[in-house]
Parts: sequence; structure tokens; C-alpha cells
Amino acid sequence: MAAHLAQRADTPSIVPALRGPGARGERPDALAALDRVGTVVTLRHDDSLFYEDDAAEYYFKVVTGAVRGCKLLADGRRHVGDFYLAGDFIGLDADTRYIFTAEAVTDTTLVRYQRRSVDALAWQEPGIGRRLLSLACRGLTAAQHQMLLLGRKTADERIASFLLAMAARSGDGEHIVLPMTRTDIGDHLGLTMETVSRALSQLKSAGVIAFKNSHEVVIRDRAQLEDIAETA
Amino acid sequence: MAAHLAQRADTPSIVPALRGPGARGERPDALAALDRVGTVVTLRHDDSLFYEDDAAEYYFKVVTGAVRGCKLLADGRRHVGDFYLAGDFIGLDADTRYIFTAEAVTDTTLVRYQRRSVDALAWQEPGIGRRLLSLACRGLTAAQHQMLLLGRKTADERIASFLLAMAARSGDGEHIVLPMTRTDIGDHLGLTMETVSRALSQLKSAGVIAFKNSHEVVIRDRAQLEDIAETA
DNA sequence: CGCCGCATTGAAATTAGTCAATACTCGTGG
DNA sequence: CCACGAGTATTGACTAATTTCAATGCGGCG
Repeated sequence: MAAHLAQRADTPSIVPALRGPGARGERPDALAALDRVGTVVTLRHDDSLFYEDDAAEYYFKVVTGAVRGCKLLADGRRHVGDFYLAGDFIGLDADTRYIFTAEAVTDTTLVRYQRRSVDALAWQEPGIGRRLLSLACRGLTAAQHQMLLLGRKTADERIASFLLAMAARSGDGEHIVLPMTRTDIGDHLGLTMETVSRALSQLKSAGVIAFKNSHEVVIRDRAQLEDIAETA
Repeated sequence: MAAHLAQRADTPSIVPALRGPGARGERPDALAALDRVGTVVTLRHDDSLFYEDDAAEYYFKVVTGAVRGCKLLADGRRHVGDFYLAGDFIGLDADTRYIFTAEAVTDTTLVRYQRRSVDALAWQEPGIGRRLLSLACRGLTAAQHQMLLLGRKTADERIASFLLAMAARSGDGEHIVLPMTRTDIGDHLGLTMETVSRALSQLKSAGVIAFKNSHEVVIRDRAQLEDIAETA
């Protein structure tokens, strides 16, 4: 089941991210123990990291590259729940089994942590548990936004919202990198590849965005983009 | 901001629910303290319990009735993220502010708990924190399913999935009560009231379901309903 | 009894999907 | 160095699904 995980010896740290704002009073020795459980994983374009319903043994953090989390219907229709970019955690939303399949959008490096170790630490250190809960809440907030988008927004509004979200996550808020294909974007937004392409072309014609190439976008008129996005 | 909350003195318990499967080792005295913070709240049809972006001071648990959690777009389009029925918790997904507006679908009674108290307890008792995290994960799993539904399923599939989900939550799995209006259902599934009505009528014609009245459904052919739902 | 809100049903309009052709990009090999 | 080919993106024409608009029906309550 769980995929071809190339590994190399390394000891990166999950701790700074989990400490974040709001955690306090952890015992340093316990944190040091966590540092030792991180292992580097590398994936090539389209490799799977894990599959839906696999036992959730690990948390992951993206170091470089991008991962998509997707679910499939029996007849092949696909939905991409979210994209995970550098710095994002994967698997925090899994209770005991992963709830989606994770695949590399591009060549990707991640760090893998034993859930067992993190959970054991959380048990001893309420601060860590609090932090995990807070991250889960953030995921729920994002999911609510996405449901509003999927349930009630038009194609143009979905694309505009997506571009703004990507701008907020990556880089300077004006230059956007879209490592995924148009099909990936469509499967994330509940649209077809063609509709994604058309909506992007239309935004270009309207002077709202410009393309450096098909995977690099520049926001030309953020006010209008926000207007189109209908960010409630 | 935060709504008209009719109250009466009472001391119901949040503890059994939070203890659930998987929590263990809480100190009884701390639990007793929690019991004292519960207050009964009653709402009438269409009353608001709280509004999106209100400071999240309370957790709620539905005792009787039903609540919808909804978000609005600037032009009035509405999305219902979820319905909360007897036994369900509301507000666990709020980090510091509520992420949707909660309104009573019918006359409803709830119990209200100070987040402050619950959070303080979670800090002392990792088991409670673990339990909260587990509930949040359950919410994320549900959200993923809903996103798949909204992004990739047809109207008929959405209705069938919804009926099965309601059947699983309420009662005996065969007799379903739908306290909400067709518009509420539509706003939950990303459809119009008319499309909801048509899809239900079609299921009735096909002999898959039957109506006792417009708010009470009986599943006649579960196998076919599951087939239509495309539950991956 | 009659009104009002909700539900159902029908017909027209619109959005996004499907099918299909063409173009672009990038890597490989002649 | 350029031609070729595979995969991806764009664009067009047509189709299908759902929405919108509109009329009618049903049920509870004053």
C-alpha cells in the first residue's frame, strides 16, 4: 500500500512549526526527542505518498515541491481536496486512517514524522495537543471556504478565489506559481480543465492577470480580482 | 452581535460525550467542575445562535431540534455547511471566532458550555484535548466528503448521498426526518430548491423512497439508493 | 374559509461540460 | 541545430445539466 518512500538520513525539526504562536511550557527534553524521529522523503512527479484508507502512521511536512490530496469516485471522477506547498503539514486531519490519497504534483521533498511519537508527546504536553487542535481548526475553516466556493460560486469566481488563495500562500502576493496542471486545478475547483483555461484566458484579456508562462501568473489588478472572487 | 439566548438554570453534562471512546484518566474533580458550566439555551424557528466572526466564547450541544451552520456571499447566495441534530456539538471547529452563522431550523434546545472552562480542562487533562482533536478530525473527514460531493457529484447523486447520511445519523436507518426546508437542503448540496424537489420526486417515482409527508421519508430500496449515491 | 409559506411541476434560459481541432513546450534524437 | 513527439494548454462548436422564471398545488393557522 503505502508508497515507494525514498529516504535519506537527516534530522529536521517539526518542533518550531508545532510550537508556533500559542504553545508554551513544553519540556525541552521532550522536544529534543521529537527531533530525532524526522526522516526525509523524496518523491518524483506523480508518485504517491500514501493512499486513502491507509493506516495513518506518519505526519508529513512539505519541504520543497507540491503535493495534491485527492479522492476518487468509482467511475474515475476525481476531486483534489487541497494542495500542500512548502511548509504545509499533511496528515494532521487523519484520525487513524488517511482520508485522501497524496500524490506529488512535482518532484517533492518532505519530512516524515511518526504519529506515534508526536501523539505521545501531545499526551504529555498539552501545549502540543493544543497546537495540533488549532491546526485542525484552521483546516476546518479552509474546508468551509472551499465548500462555499464549490457549492455557490461561478467558474470565474472560483478561479479568482483560487488565484488569491495561492497568492496569499506563496511568495509576494503578486507573483503566483501554479505548479499543478489545469486538470489538477479543475479537480480542485469542481470544474473541467477547459473551463479553467477559459476563465484564466478571460482574466488575462480583461487585464486582471498576466502570464509569464502557463504556470506563472502575475496579478495586474488585485482590486478587480478580489471583486470577481466575491470574497464574502 | 451574539444572539438572544433564552436561558434557564440547569446543569447538564458535556463530560460523557467528551469522554467517549479513547479518553481516559481524567480527574473526576475536574470533570465535576465542567458540569457546572453548562446552561440550557432555547431557540425558536429561524433564531440565530451566533454569527460568523463572533468571538467563539461557547461550545454548544444540541439536545432537541436542529441547527444549520451557514455562510453568506455578498449578493445573498447562501451555503449551509452542515446541519446539527440532537447530540451534535457546535463550535468545536472554531479556533477563536465562529466560522459560520448558526440558526435554528426548528424550535431547538441546546446546552451551552464556556470554551474557557473546557479549554482549561483540556490543558490539565490531555485525554480531553485528545478527544477534542478526534472530533475535529471527524469534522475534517466529513468536510472532505462534502467537498467531493459538491465538486464532482450530479444532483441525483447529491440527494441520494444526503438521504443516506441523514438516515445514518437519525433513527433507524430507514425512516428519515428532514426538519429543514428544500431550500436549506439545496443550500447544503449546492443546488436550487427546485432541483432538490425534482430529484426527490424522481427517487419517489423510481420506488427508491416514499414520503409520509414532505418532511418524512422512508427508504424503500437502500441498495439502489447507495448505488445512485456513488459512495466511492 | 382564506391566506401565506413551502413544495411541486413545467418551459425557457444559461452555465459549464463534452468533443474536437490546433498550438505550445520541452526533451530527445537524428 | 533542427525536427519530432508526447503531454499539456488553448480555443471553438455543440450538447447536456441545472438554474431561472412562472404557474399551480398543498397544508397549517388565524
